[in-house]
Amino acid sequence: MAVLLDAKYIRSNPDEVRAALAKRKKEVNLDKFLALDEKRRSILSEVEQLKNKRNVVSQEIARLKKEKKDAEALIAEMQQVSGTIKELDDKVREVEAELNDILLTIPNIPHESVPLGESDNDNIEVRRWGTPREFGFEPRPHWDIGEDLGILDFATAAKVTGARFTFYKGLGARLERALFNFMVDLHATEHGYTEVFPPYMVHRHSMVGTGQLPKFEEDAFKVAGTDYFLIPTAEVPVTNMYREQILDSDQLPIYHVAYSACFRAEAGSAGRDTRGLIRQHQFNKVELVKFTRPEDSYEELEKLTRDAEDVLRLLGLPYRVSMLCAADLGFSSAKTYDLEVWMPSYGRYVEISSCSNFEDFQARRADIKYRPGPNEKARYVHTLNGSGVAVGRTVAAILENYQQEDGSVIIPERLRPYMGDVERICK
RNA sequence: GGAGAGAUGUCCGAGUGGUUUAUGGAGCUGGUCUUGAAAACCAGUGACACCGCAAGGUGCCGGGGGUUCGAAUCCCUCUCUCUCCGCCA
Repeated sequence: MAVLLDAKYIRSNPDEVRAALAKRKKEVNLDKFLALDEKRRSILSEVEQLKNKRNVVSQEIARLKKEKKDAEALIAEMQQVSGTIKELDDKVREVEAELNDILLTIPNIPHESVPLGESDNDNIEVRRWGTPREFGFEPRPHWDIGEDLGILDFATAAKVTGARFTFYKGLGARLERALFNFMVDLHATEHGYTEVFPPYMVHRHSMVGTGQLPKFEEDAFKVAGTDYFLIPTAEVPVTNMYREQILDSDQLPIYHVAYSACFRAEAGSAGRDTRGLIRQHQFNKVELVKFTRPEDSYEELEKLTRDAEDVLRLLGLPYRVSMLCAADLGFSSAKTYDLEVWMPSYGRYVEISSCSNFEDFQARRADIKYRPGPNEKARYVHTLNGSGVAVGRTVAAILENYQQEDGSVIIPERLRPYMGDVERICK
């Protein structure tokens, strides 16, 4: 593979890149990069001259041989040249590998509309929908509600597997299944997304393509004895569907919706959200993925975010949308809106979806292009994705927001057709 | 898991060591014809990446390595696809 990322851009706009990365509060050794880049080009031009010579003289040798003339002197000389070429080629390879290592650790450049900031405290609330309900009693956390109703069983999952796993039982399992069916149907039939059902394991290249590797290997589950990783999100297989492809302009935009289980090691999250459904090693998610022309991608991000919000609106769950500041932005993203649902037991909004425009960052790494018009040069597409939405957290939000004083939970109306018309989960 | 066959540019498909600087189609662009379109015919174009201000140069025939003065072509290796056998939800 070894697709060189946009070395040219960094070379010609080093200050701009430096400034953009500073926004993220990330250290990147650009000077080393620029020096290596310089070195690469100088060796390259040297070796290319030698190769030119080799090509020319080889023709000459062929001609001499045809005429039955002596070519021994030229052949001897070319043996030397070939040796040198081999050495220089090795050196170029070495330098390129180093360059690539650096490039793969450089995060995306934040979009100009993204605010500066130091932490998630500096994210900007864009809008809110719905009003958190007034409870006439002390609202309980979803894990208590779920366990009391016999629909969530954390203890048994801990016995069978370990911490951060859950058994859903009875109407709990039904609720989970109803939710992802509802979400996929909504996006596929009302928002124009084509449904896909992806593999749950991908190889290393795909993880590099969407930016999970090489920087975040400890966050992923690796399948022993293989080079496969359990997907942390359907974004990985779905975005990589079009890797190393040149799409026709009229294929764009491409919209996909995918339900999948997601697997995350949650390294570094020890002690955070240890109870309940909020942070699990395995959870279900419905993911929206778009491939668009560069000039359309920001408009498409707004639409994608609205599509995700629709899920929460139709379920009657109060939420807010916030724009992440540069310091809180994910590695691959140029701009991200988080959807946060109201969680009564937390007394605050909790992330339930993250909608991002990656611009051409993933497209470069995965080599996804399109041809703007006949005989035009292929360009990188822009990729976007967002959760539409995280299913486990939606279950948590429904249990908490729709809980009743007697411990039962009312099912949102829109969901009832998927629940066999069950209106309420009782003991 | 075993045996065999394959992988060539946007697509289809030739090419088994030296004028292949990769045949030929399709496609695309322009034209002729037509009220317009299609079809047909004529001409043009001919993938992609890198270096270079440019002229130009280099690389690339699934990935990686090797042999050779010279590799799409020979050798090794990996991946994937197809056919048959075995196993299997």
